[in-house]
Amino acid sequence: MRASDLKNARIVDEEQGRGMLRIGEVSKRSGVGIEALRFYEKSGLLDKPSRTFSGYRVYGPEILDRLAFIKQAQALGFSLDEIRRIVDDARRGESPCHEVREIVSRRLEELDERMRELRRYRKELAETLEEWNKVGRAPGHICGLIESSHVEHGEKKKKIGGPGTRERKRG
Amino acid sequence: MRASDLKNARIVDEEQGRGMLRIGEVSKRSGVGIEALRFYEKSGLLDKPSRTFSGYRVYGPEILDRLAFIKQAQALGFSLDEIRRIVDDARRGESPCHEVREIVSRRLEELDERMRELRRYRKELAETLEEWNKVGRAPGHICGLIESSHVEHGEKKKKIGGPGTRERKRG
DNA sequence: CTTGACTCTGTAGGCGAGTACAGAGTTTAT
DNA sequence: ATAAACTCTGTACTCGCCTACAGAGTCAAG
Repeated sequence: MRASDLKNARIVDEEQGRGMLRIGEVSKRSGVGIEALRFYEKSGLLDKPSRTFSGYRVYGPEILDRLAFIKQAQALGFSLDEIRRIVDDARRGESPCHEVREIVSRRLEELDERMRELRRYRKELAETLEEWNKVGRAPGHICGLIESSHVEHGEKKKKIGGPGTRERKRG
Repeated sequence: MRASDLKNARIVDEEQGRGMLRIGEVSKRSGVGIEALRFYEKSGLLDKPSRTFSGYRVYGPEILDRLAFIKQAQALGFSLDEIRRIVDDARRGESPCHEVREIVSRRLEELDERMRELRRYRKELAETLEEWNKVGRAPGHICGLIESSHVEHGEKKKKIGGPGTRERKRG
């Protein structure tokens, strides 16, 4: 983007004015990568910021609150898509909390199911390991340890989000 | 692949002989999709099967055991890559159980950590929801429900596999 | 002989949440 | 004046585990 291309964008060039930040600074202060910031903007999670005459993004300090909100919601297990819906509601003046409540209660149920699964799984794994320690090696032709386990396979499982499900490089 | 291309592949055409199966039949009996079977083969998880003169894959009945093994291992939380390493060991005549044991104990530790996280998370989520039910709506400018939560954000988290982490279409 | 079911190869797509360039223009410091 | 650091756009790539498709060849039944 060149200065001459800017026709309808709100143009601001008062970086020195009232705590206006460029993208690198926002990234440093928020801990969200530059590319991620642009990605968030593209996916409608962040408002389009104003620009300098030369096309650089310029953010007001409130962006940091918004990003903190996003990270908080992520930490609570919301997907970016869900967060976008919430933010959209808020932009339209509707309280998003109805939506939030639904998502949260749904996630609670999923979470309980997931934890039940994990407990079963952990038990199975530990028992199998212990059994194998006692018996020596079981007579299976690849690995008795696995072959003798009784975990059911072949069920349809649902993916359930939550903290720790994602991998984050920055933070 | 055409019949004329077959030079070094073991060629067998006795489908009627001793329970030889073509890929569709294997898929039906094992519950593993055809495309997945070819994918497994390409990634070295399955031996290259013999072929008919016209190039069709022909499997012996032991493929079903192998696939059951793979599904079992998946259900125990092993990645295809880990399973491949195990199967490779077995092919080289080494007992893979050492490797398996290592993977399993590592996964147990990860699992415990993951469950601790989930418990914290669940507690936080439930408390936040309940609090919000009592208070009505908190005075946050997007959603007090999220803003008032105390889940820490911005930590690096590790992805930990396990049953339910994957999504499977066929069973 | 033709229809339909099956199989082959190779390539592309899809999820989620970004990351990593390339190639150009801009700002800041020396 | 020039180099370093920053930013822009757009596109492609990552990871794991497949799924989908195109276009061609094969096989069994009617």
